[in-house]
Amino acid sequence: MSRLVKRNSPVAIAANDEDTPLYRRVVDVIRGEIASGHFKVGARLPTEDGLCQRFGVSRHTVREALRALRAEGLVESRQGAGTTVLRRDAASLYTYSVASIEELLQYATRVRYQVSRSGIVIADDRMAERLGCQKGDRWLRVEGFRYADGERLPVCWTEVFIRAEYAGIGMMIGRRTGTIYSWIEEMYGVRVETVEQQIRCEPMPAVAARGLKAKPGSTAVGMHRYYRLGDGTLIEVATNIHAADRFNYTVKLDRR
Amino acid sequence: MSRLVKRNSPVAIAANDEDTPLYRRVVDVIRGEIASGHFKVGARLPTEDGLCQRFGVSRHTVREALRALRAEGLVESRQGAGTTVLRRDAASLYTYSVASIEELLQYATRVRYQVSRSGIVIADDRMAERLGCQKGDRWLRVEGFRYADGERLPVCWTEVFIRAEYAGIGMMIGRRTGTIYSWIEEMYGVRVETVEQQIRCEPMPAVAARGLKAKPGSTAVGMHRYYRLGDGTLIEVATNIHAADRFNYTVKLDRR
DNA sequence: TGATCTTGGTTGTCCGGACAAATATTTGTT
DNA sequence: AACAAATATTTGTCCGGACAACCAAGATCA
Repeated sequence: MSRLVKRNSPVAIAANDEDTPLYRRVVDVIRGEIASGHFKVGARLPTEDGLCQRFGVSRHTVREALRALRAEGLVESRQGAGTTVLRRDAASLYTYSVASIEELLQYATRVRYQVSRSGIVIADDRMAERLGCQKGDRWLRVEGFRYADGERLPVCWTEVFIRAEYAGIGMMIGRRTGTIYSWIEEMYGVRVETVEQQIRCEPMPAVAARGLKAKPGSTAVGMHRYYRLGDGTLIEVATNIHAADRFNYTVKLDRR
Repeated sequence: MSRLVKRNSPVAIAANDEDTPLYRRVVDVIRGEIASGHFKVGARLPTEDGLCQRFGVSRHTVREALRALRAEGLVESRQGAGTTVLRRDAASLYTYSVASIEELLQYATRVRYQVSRSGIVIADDRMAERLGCQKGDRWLRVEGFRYADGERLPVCWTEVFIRAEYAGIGMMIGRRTGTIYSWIEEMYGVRVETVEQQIRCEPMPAVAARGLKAKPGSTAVGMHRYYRLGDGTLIEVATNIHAADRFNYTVKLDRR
């Protein structure tokens, strides 16, 4: 039996035991076949039982593999109906995805913030206008790049302003994963009530251009977020500048 | 034996069979105990074996529950070392919500759609790949520009594909206000279950460039939306191309 | 004391099986 | 041909067991 199974498999699983777990290898094979077009977008994957026979593994292993593929947003399973291919390529780490909690968490945990400069600044006219604050207000300014796990190029250049009252979280940046505003909430016992997010195109700033390997002044994508407390006071403003060719923002909406 | 187990459990699992799966109920109990401070942040959760005995379930069920808690970012497991509590509640991380789909997808109510071309097309290879459908499937394709109220320049160039079964709404486009997907829902009695939206940069297509007063091939912003029914079938794909210098996407998130 | 080794405990991987729940398909009926 | 019922298919849940990989802490040795 096992002989037949091996023979039928279009792509046999690497028998030479690497250290990678079985289900991982199954993931890699299926992912490759989706990418190559062997399993087309919209088409149905073989059933779990079919995959078991093909790879000669237990159903648990196949399900573990499918779970991983689902978490990547590549496929979707529905009880009774099977598993269908959603995308051809996994969203790379350059994509900012809100498609699912898992993907969002993946982004939040696998992206690191590397600070290149930080310090207290005092708002001048231009900045007061931009942040909607009084001239003379003091803010902690943190500048740096965000790096995805294995990637060579940074995901984006980042400039964050944090109202000086909450500057105590400054030392956490770059050392912990997670979001800045949640640290502020934790440390100071406040609650961010609204977040406003803007996405628009703007010229690539010189400071960002070097690291992002982009031409200064070329069109870049800016993502701006404004964090406010319940009384409307702005406590954090974050600006992310992305290289235009590596920007991808995905939102998936489930109506229920 | 089972009697002892039940007795030892600080919070017994609801025996009155709800429809919720076992592992879900385990998740709810543990999440509640983390939130209440019974398991403090930084402390170690009981071992999987311990949880098995306490809840009287198999290790598989416990692991499924822990996996869910990990996905929520509440706990973290390390092989050989156990599971520790990371946060007191995940609420602070991800529970921001948009007011409505309309806002998230930025449907402006006062925007006029001026159709410049429309007709049934048959999917070739490239299109089947893009829409994730069978080669030969028939779609209604509508192309045109969107104009804001009094503005001279169009907001964006738009290309919409609608599965031919629902092409009956074709004549409404440009004549009525509202959204295409809601017309389909109304007219055919179906329900759009998921909407996926992608924003990325791409070269300005020649057809769009003229009307948008932009250079062909210059970087433009593409907004792609995929509308799916509950069973996963794609029924509408909309592409909006914006001139980079006039694009602005704003979302306001409120905490519930 | 300090470093290495051993040992026990804990999570990760993998197998087998069984039934439930949801969906798809076929069959039967009108 | 159209609708309803029965059947088959497929994923979800849950159980049992076994071993591997990893970690922490105690034991041993220099």
